[in-house]
Amino acid sequence: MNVTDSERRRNNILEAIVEAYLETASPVGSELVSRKMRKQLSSATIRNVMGELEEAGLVEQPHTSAGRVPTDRGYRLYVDQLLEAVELSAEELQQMLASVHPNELELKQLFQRVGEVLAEQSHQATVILEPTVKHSRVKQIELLPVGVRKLLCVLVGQETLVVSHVIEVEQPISREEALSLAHFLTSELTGLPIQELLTSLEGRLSEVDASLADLARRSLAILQTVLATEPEERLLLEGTLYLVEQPEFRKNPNKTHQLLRQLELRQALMAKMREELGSPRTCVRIGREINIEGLEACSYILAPFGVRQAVLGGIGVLGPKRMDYRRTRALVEGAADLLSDVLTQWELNG
Amino acid sequence: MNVTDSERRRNNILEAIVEAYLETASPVGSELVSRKMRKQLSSATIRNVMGELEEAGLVEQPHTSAGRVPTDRGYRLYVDQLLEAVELSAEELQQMLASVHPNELELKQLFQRVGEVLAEQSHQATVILEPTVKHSRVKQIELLPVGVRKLLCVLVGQETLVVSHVIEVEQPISREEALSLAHFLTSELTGLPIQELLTSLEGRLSEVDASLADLARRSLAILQTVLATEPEERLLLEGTLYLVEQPEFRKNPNKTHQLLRQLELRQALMAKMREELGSPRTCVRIGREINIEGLEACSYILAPFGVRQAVLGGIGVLGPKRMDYRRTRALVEGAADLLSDVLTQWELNG
DNA sequence: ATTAGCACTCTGAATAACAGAGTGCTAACA
DNA sequence: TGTTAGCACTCTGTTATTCAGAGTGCTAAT
Repeated sequence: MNVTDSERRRNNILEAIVEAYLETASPVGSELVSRKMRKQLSSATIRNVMGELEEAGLVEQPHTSAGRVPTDRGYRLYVDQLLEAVELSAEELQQMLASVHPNELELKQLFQRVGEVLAEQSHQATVILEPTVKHSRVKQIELLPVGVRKLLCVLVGQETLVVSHVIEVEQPISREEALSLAHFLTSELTGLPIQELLTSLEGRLSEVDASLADLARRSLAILQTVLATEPEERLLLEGTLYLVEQPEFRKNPNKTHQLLRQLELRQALMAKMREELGSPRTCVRIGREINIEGLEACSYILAPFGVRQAVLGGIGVLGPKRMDYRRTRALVEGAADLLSDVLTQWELNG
Repeated sequence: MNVTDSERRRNNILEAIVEAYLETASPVGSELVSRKMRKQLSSATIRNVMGELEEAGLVEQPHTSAGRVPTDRGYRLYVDQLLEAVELSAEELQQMLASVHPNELELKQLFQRVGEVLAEQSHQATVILEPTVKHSRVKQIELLPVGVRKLLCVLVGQETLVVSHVIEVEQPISREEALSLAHFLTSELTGLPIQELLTSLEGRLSEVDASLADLARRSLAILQTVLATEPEERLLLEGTLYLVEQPEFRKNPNKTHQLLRQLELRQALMAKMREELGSPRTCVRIGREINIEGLEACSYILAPFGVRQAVLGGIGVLGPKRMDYRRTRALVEGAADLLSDVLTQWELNG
């Protein structure tokens, strides 16, 4: 038996172990694997190979004389090398599509609905990294007085993402004044990356006519407030309940609490995921790879969505390490495609 | 010993039982109560009275020969008759105030911050029923094109609550057209209750000049979409984690899941709470009184906030029945007052 | 009316016994 | 040399048993 053959066999057995474990959630023994492989090999042989797998750090035993459980590295190999891509079933696709009524939907509600459906289909938690206007470029800026000293500020990005905030200004401001400030801002800043607006505007302050100096100063103050009000990033979470109900958490309140704490804080998870979106591919992170305390027992699958080349946000599923990677990945990618389509449509209409 | 005396004694003992139970979370025995009352009465006497209390349905035993636990009716009597009002300590008030930076704050963020602080102070979950523009009257309506067929619709209520939504319209619309539609809507509808806008506008359609009929029709369509997009009501939730970590849930995953399910659905809780806000007083609901499956082990304290006479929303704490009602009530009312103040200020500036 | 004393009850923790599942090793086999 | 049957061994999770502790209700004394 040559090297490749023996390697292939090891992989088959690892695959069987992983898949059995995904189903049963309890350590899998040699007998079960043997049956799963239609007795091509006896349980004794399987045991030998399992020893090798353990040696290689791909599986482990919770204790002597228990079955094997895949390690993070085991899952990793399974995902990278043993998992062929599958398409979403027609029915699942249908379900997903049914969740969208694009014409009467606020973008945020769209995300929420798709998130809910994805959570329900996968029976796991959904995370959505919302597109934020801060990663976009200025297309339009509007200012509307909605009270003596209150100003509604609207910032439209190039993908027609819109945010609006009500802020308080020091001086009462008239409709006309507001209009001219907005005009000034729009004409000065169109096309610039929103994250760098403040520095851009400050740079221009010096070049500007003396007659406009006051205008510029006031605009700057307003913009500053708006950008401070708008959060850097937003993470939507749906279906945490599914996650908590998984057997790995049912019995272990401490684990559950740690998990919930992380989900409530969000910060760490958000940063991590934004980072992942740097690459425009679906990514899978398993257990410790996530490198967040409290999520050791979890994996996530995250896919970016956007318009044309630009990645605007990401949608993913957070579940127990013991998740159905094949199906979940298909679901996540389906959802991401759906969102990309809607956003593209949205932009065309904008 | 006359009737009043014996009644007073019973109440004292009930109070001692409740307070001991709040501290220890385990059934309280006669000996402990006797000690709590500085041995004014022996444990044997306490036992007799406890028998009466049980007879009266105010306390119960988890099993023969365990201590007593207050029933819902026991808590109710305790809250209604034995609980004097207390003020917030200076320090707590300070903490609360520190959570607010009113000048640079979006209203929603304000609620969130106050909610977080309240959750942290009380070590329980906070619920906030957000003010919704739907319960207000029209002050101003604005329409701004933010794309060929996209319209930003701004609805300002009398308390200067603002909502804005982006909707898609069938026909491309110019800035001037949008302006005139908005003008038309504002002039027609100012002062009307927003919830009844559609009927009002429909009523007026008939009275309007033929020359304006098209204007009116288009406005109506837009308004319809906006009102459909804006949700009836919103419930903010903070600090569920605190709640889940309480001893009554720690050991009981099923209870925990039921609880989390209710909190995820929100619907039932929201309806119930909106109902409570009919009366402009702080309200306390205990266990079964809430009448929502999954919240039997919880109580909530809810206080309305608003501007002048008008109740705009409510803030409350949801915790285990075994909560410190005295302190929690003070905290909740403190938070509600704080919000009322900020909103009043907000309105004055608007 | 109150209380000391006591027999009784129930829980929760600790311990032991045990079936079940799975392993690693050895020796036989193809 | 790779595979397999067989077996002794190990570890877990469950069930049964015991036992101390806490608390009660009742009775009789104060």
